[in-house]
Amino acid sequence: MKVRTAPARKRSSGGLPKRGPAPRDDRNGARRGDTTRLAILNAAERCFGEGGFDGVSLRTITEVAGVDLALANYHFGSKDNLLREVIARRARIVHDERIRALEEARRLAGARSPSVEAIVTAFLEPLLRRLINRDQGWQHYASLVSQLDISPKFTVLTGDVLDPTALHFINALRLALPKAAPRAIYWGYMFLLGSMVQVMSATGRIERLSHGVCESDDIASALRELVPFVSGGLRALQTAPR
Amino acid sequence: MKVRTAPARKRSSGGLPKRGPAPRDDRNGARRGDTTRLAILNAAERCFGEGGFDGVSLRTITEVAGVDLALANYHFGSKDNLLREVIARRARIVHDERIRALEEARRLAGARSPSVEAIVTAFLEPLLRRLINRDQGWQHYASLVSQLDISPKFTVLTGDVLDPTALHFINALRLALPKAAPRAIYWGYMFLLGSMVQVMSATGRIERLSHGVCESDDIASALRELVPFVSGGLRALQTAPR
DNA sequence: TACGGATTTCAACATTCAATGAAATATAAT
DNA sequence: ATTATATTTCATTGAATGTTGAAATCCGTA
Repeated sequence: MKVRTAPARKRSSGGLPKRGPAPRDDRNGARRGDTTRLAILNAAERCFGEGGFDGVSLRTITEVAGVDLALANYHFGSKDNLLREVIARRARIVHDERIRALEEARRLAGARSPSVEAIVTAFLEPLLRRLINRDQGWQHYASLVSQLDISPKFTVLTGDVLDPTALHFINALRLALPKAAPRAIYWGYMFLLGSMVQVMSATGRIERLSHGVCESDDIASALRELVPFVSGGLRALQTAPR
Repeated sequence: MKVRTAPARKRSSGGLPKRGPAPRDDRNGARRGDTTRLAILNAAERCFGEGGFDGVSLRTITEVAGVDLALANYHFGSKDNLLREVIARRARIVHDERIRALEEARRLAGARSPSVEAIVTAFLEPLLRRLINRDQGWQHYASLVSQLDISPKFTVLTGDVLDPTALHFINALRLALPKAAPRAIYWGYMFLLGSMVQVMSATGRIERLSHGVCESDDIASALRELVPFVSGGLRALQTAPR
């Protein structure tokens, strides 16, 4: 009589015998539990984005997803891992598209360096375009990433996601701003990140401040201000500090 | 025989009969529980700053403070209220000092408007100066405020704290940048906030990105880049968008 | 149709959580 | 010293947390 408890799942590495779906061999075969997986992923994205990682329980998430509580651990192993997969799903897409946009900007610029505006736009557009289109999944993702980006606890996680992209754009900015010190470029990139995060984490504060002149979810309008702001700010770094 | 359970504490408003220290009538009389209160306040500040509000329990906080668990609720009523008091304690100081710095900038400028740099500096310095001095309490406070600023859950709380200050500086910026549209000013202020938050939430990412060229806790260096960046960005808003 | 693995369900586990009640102690005023 | 109040301690509440067995169900395949 077999024990039947551990279907030989091989987790990411060093796997202790745990349960969970078998590893995915071919990349297009849809499986039975995939709709469940997706439902949990989407619910987690929404809940994490609204309440933060620690502010939301797996019970709430699976309830929103309309599935049994135990399925979260079956499909994702742990709450931490669920967060990782929520992030990874969209981070890949943004990263690829940013790199492609940067290459396209380089192509258009020919032999010279792309303008600061072009570089900044290549960085901002891939994500913000989704928010302009009011894609709810992306909105929750943006809110979540913003929160993780600020929390010291999650530096490792967000670093793995954001840092590879960062280096490409920092190099591009270095070429576009030859007179700026390296230190200035690094901090400038952080400021770019911070300004973007402020746009993405639609907390509704700007409505109160502006008495309705601006709206948190009018990302298109925000982007029209954000690109010149960041570009002008980066250019100012060339001359200002001794 | 009296019941002795409710020492007639009047809570902030509509008070149900709860326990807790009596209201403070005169403003200089130190009381017995004040050292406990302070210990909890400081421990909460540190823990919230490192782990986030939902990521830290009252147990951890009181343990760090070296006091009994029940004292947290005795002195602060609830975890939410503890957070509010942690914020309020330092927020008042920063607000007052920012307003004073702005008035000083106005005085120095005479009849004309202060420069954008002066306004931005008046906003940034009061808080960042404490971080430059490596004041640990302020460091934790800054990290905490940064996280709350991004979380949709805490918009009301951070709004009450930050918005009054904001309006003063938005008005000042409007005068300093007469050609900028109001919409641009409001967004510009948000970008200023975002860039500052990125400096305050020392997640250590910039070390990794720059391979040690920049350091998260070298706030003085960051400030030297931040002021020209934000000022240049704000100025760019005057001309750029149609 | 029967087998076997993948998925789902159900019921718990052991902790941990914020909050409170009531008794004990400390402190100041009388 | 006595009384009243402020503070601290201790024990416990009921609910919520992430995680895990073990059985039940589903479904493609032999």
